[in-house]
Amino acid sequence: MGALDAIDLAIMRTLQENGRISNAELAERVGLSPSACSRRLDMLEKSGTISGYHARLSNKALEYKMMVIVHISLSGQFAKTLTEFESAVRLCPNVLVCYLMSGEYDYILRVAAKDLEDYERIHRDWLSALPHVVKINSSFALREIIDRPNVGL
Amino acid sequence: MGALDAIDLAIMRTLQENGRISNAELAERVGLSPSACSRRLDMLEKSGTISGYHARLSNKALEYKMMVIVHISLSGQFAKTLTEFESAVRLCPNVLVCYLMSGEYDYILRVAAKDLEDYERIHRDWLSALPHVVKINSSFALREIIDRPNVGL
DNA sequence: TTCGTCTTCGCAAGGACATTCCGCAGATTC
DNA sequence: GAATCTGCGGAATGTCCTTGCGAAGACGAA
Repeated sequence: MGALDAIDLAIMRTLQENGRISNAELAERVGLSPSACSRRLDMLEKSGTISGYHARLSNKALEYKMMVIVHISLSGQFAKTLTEFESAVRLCPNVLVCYLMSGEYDYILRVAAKDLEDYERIHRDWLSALPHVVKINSSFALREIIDRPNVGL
Repeated sequence: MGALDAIDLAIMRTLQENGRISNAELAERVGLSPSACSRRLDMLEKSGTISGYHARLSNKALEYKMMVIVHISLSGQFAKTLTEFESAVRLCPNVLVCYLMSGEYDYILRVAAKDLEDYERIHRDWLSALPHVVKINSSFALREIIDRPNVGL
């Protein structure tokens, strides 16, 4: 797989910002003919450098107005404990992000809820039911300052 | 703005998974003629229900392998203090997410870095330079379990 | 019921677009 | 210098997107 040159990066940057423009417009923006642009895009997709395209839905429109950051501690760091916890957390549709962390807590989660009542349900039915959990700490987001899908190139 | 019916949700779900399929294929998947589908999609975009489309770039290809969760405390919660901090943090391209939080810390950030050296640079040049900060706590993600853009519909 | 209105559908047309083939030009190798 | 390789632009063809138009169903008022 060849290295990415400046035009490849321009294509990636453009599609990261506006993932549904036509190939013709993309070609014009990066200074290439449509045919050449189409070939490069095809290469970027097939090589996995661009792994997909996703519509960003307004959480407001979906009525997910509440974002909760959840810190979780487990009863141990054994491989089996971690695996069982991770398999369970993957099933909860409201968990947008989950990372195994260094530091005070074992996992950090980002959970979307419609309102406080909805979060109470998620906490009761999903989070409390996760295996090996010994401590759950929920912090509520008061305001969103930034929410980017990728690093600004 | 009218309510979203089942077909609107199907359009949103489909484009969330595959944001660059043609309108013709989208129409077929949701069981509509291309023209009707195009009109509905236009409405969803103009109303802000679909707020954009983004290519998902392989972090491996971009070499952003490190994800850091940063907790930040400010010297006060005055409106001016918050505004100045937020204006500054918006300028840092490595900050993917920033929320004003309830609880122990004032802000929580998700920062992408290429490696530890890169994070050291970000910490020195950006995070430490943010105004009114009195405490920065960095936690490193050891492994990504979940990273969804939206709630699973 | 019957009429008018509103919404949203499908169909058709023409203009734009995506993709593929082909030839060319510059770089690299032998 | 010839062969090879790579990546470009132009042309062609089949497909797609968009807009205008008429029709069908839902709904309320006379």
